[in-house]
Amino acid sequence: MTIGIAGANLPALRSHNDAVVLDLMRTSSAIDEGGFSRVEIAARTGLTPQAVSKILGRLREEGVVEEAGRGASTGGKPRTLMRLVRGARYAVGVHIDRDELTVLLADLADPPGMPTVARTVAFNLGAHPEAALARVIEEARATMLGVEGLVLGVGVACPGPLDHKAGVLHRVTHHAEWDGFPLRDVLAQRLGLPVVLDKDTNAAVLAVLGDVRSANCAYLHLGTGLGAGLVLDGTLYRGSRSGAGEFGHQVVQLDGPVCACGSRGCLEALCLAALGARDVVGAAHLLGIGAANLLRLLDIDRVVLGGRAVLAEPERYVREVGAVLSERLQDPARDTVPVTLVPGGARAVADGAAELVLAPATRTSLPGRVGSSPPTA
Amino acid sequence: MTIGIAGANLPALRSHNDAVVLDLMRTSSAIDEGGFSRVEIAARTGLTPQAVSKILGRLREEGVVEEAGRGASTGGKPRTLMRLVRGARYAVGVHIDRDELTVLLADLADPPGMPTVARTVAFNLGAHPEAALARVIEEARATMLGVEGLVLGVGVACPGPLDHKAGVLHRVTHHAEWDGFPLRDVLAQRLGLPVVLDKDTNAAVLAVLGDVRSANCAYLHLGTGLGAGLVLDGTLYRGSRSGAGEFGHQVVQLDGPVCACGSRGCLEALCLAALGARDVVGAAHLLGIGAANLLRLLDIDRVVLGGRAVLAEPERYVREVGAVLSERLQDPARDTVPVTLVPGGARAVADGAAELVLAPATRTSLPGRVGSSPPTA
DNA sequence: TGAACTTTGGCAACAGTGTTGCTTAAGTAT
DNA sequence: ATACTTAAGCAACACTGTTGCCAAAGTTCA
Repeated sequence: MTIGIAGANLPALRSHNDAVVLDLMRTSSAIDEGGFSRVEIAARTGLTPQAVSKILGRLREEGVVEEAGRGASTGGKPRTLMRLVRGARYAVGVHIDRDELTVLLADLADPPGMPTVARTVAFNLGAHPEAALARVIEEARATMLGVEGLVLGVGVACPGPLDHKAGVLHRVTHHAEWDGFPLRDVLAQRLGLPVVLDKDTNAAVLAVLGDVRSANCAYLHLGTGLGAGLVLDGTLYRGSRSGAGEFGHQVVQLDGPVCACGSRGCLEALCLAALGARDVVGAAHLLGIGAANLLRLLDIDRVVLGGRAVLAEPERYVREVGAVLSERLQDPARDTVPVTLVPGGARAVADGAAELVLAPATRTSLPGRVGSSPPTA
Repeated sequence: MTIGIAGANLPALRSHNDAVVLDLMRTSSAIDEGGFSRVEIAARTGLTPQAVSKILGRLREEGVVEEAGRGASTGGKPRTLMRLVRGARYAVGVHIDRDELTVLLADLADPPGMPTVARTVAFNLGAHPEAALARVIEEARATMLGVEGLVLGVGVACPGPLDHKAGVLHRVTHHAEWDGFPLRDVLAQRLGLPVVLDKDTNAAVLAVLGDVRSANCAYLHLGTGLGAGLVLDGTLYRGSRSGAGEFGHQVVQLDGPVCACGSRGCLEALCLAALGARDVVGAAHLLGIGAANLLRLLDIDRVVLGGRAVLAEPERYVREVGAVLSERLQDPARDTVPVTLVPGGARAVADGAAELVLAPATRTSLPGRVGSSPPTA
């Protein structure tokens, strides 16, 4: 049993460095057009050029990277450029929503959130688990058609609450059989692939993170509810019981109306009430106040908005939230925190679901902990 | 320039594993009374027993660990126990407050927060920097007397705001010369030792973390102001500009009184108003509501209270905050979040300041967790 | 009492990592 | 042409944790 911080060995060191190089190539833009040179990779990772050569040699043998011509000379021999091979490795992203199912295939060679074929079909999460499950598996299999052997895993994003570590759903719907349903392991077994399960807001913030690298970033989702996905110190933050991100149930009005959660004056309740009165500006203003609270507490450097309510009138929300933040957080030393829309709109969650698989593979994690592996790997 | 996640090499691997073992021995309690066996360390770190032998051999040569007898047999040869050597390495913890200066010497062999000689003297942070600085140096030198060569570094905790990365103070006091003062580098040069600078609340939460290992922990400080120190995923969270922890300026009453920060109805303003009216229960209740907001957002598993106001009536605060949390966060799946007092009381910040030095030394730092499976088919 | 078993932990050989020193390749500058 | 500069690979290397083996030091049981 490994408790606390784990020791590392040579294979771990190698995987880590491989992942560091892959991550750089996938999420950063190269200086030279068309690819990364060994010299550039070395400078940006702290690895020696020779080490980079060896790592790229390994990755080339695996078919993940390839040569991509030469760069301009900087006074001597021009650099040999390398790039990720398209079609070498994939991940499947699945967004299970209450009334929709979106499935897409993401190429490891593409930067996160790259346009791909995404298929959205009607869906009923309230249905019997077995029927819904069959639907998910059918769509996932169809998406993987022809590249089955190259798929690293399947990322699944659902409305919460759920348990990321155990891969189990909690009260997603009123259907009793869904409560405690081991969705991750069941899917892993039936698909024969590693599966990662997470909340939709967490997936969305990963999609954002791929778009713009930011160490501390919050995704605020205003739809049927109000939730958040948090990236802190460059990593998705889930909290002790996968429960982080309950942004909507912060009290902002001590004597406000009683909320279903038991508190009074929850931000979500006030926001939804404003929306019910078609007061978009009011809702956006409230969202801004909640965002200000969050920024004060966590010193975030980027806020991203999404969710059906936001996407219905995106400019208004961005403007109003930005206004509240710059009014309330004026600090000469502190740059204004940019407020943007979630890239890819409604598809962001499925993009991020694929990132649940790709980001650990190119960043860091423990062997076999990337999700639940199917029996006999 | 190393951007993003850094690559690692063999020396990094070694110091990581050394640190993993030191951290375990310093912060965990051993199964066998009196020390840690190689077998136990191996099991808890994931390292092989032979690797642990080599690591302990290195640490023994450096004089940091020593043999400590044998444990009971578990059916065969009894285990040889090892322990940290007292008096081998130290760190100095400095707590600079507005009217007090506390300095102590922490032994690497002691668990964090262990009673040590701590010296508290009157101090005036509002004075001229040079005079204050001389006072700090004088006290630090006196504390290190006789063990100078064994001190790993000096941790300095101040009231915020400040810049941890740059080691620079910001507006700690009205004295203009303090603003932007490079306290860390000046102290490092004059003392000839590495210096780490951080906010007092951050130091306090480190002291807590040493006492009880908790992955996600919040320290709430109610004194002249209201702030928080956050440990998230086992690491001190500072935010993008060392600004995280502004817990007091969350809006909890949209139409509340205007606060100096520009918002209305800040928790801090309401709390201090309650205290001004000698309404301790009211202040504690408000603190509880703020804590509930924080727990909802971050899914923390431990709340620790401190600060002069809390320490004046500790039981009341613990009881009232605990009551609010269990009332508002009742969730059958979620255990009750324990609310406790900061260990060591007023000395906690100085203890934590020493931890600013010791924790990185024993918890370094292969970037992120290591060992992912690279995308091999 | 003694033989068999179990567990610990060191030694030696090993596999595999990134590093270093040097050589070769392929440009630019003079 | 010639000299210089930069890139990238090869070979030897230093050092990591791993593996196989064995001695030491207990317990268990006939």
